[in-house]
Amino acid sequence: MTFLDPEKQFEIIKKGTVEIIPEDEFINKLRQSKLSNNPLKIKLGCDPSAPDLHLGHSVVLRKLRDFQDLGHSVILVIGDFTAMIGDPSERKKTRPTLTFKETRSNAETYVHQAEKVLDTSKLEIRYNSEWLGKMNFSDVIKLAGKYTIARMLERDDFENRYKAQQPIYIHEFLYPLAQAFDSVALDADVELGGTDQKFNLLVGREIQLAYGQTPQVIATMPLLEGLDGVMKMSKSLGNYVAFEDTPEDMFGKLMSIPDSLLSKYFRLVIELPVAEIKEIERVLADSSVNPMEIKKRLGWEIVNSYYDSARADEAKEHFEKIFSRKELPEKIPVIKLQKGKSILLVDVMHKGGLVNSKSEARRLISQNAVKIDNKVITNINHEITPESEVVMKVGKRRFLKIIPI
RNA sequence: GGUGGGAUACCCAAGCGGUCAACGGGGGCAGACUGUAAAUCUGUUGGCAUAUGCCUACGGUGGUUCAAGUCCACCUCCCACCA
Repeated sequence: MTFLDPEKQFEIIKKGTVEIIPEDEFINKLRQSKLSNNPLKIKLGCDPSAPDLHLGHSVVLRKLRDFQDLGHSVILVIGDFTAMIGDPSERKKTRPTLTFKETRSNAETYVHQAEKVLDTSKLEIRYNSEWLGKMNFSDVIKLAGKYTIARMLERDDFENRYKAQQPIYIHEFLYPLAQAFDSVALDADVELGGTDQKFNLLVGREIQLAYGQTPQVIATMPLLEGLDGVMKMSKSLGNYVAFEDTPEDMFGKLMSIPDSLLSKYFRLVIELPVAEIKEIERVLADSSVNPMEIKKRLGWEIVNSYYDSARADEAKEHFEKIFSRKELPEKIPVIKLQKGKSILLVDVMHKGGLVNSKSEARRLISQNAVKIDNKVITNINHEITPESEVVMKVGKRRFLKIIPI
């Protein structure tokens, strides 16, 4: 493998990052790597408890892909050890601790999904139980002796929780140290993460130094706001676009992002030449152009990159059909009812899975949200007598086809 | 270890014995307007429903009372200050 000029590599990596700390050390590492013809070890930690990857993850994964394309070794560290302990920070949700088996299968799912962005043939996967699981208590004490409480409390999460009078458990202080120790175990040259990881990544530097290693360089990527446009994209907030979403969902979800986020999405989640992004931003600034067209372009590009152009075309067509022309989708869930037998509408909605309770169904009816064959139903005691196929629509995107049998 | 404060629906939060399925805000959902954008306005946000009706819910368990989120006891957990 011959490496590109260090300066060229630096430029490629730097693009899209928020920070590279410290930049001069990074250039030095790149130079040495080229001189000795040894790839750098690039580390990314990931949590095996939530294997549903989404566009938020893709920002960091894409950067990892850049490293791969430049010939460096990318190591994915699956945090199976920490996951087995179970993060108590959201104890209300009684997060179940994962078994060994679960962490492996979650990791597989993770890698399988990451394949859409990374070159998995060149990916090294390590589990941190491999080294963390072997540490004994004196090893842990030694590790804990390398960092102070005051520095730990500098971390935003902790500071906020402390101020908000939320509990912080001692072992949560050990989390950053455990992650830092991963870097020691791997002798990582670079660690990547979102900006929310900055603290942890920096701890890695100090701990490596304390264990006699050359500190890693850290690179942080911007956090991608979710569909609501404000909060970070995350599974728990439900504002995400998953790699595994159907093309239709992907497209639809992307159409619902606020305009203000368009430019960021173009920059972070698809690979377009800089010039093209600039052009898009110029058009966006022009108030005479409807941003919807640009948003459709975004949706198309993303579906194209996770599926293919045919699926992207279909997704776009699907969207225009249902929401622009307000037609019916091709695939509608079906409920079969006995022909000629009357049944309360609320019962049908409930049985058909459109609502969680009949009360919710009544609420929706009284809010004019329910249509049968495009006619609004206003009576909560409305009865249906199935004679021929009809289509029920609840709100904008819930459909149910009633078939008499 | 001591003293004091606290635990309420998805989140924050009011509640001071009956009028509490619980004020208000956020979020969600729906309607109007739209570009399934944003902003705005309106409604709604425990379940069952032939019901001025019943059931479930205010950290847990008991108790006082005709009546308890509200009072008492004990328990569990959290926070602050002092050690």
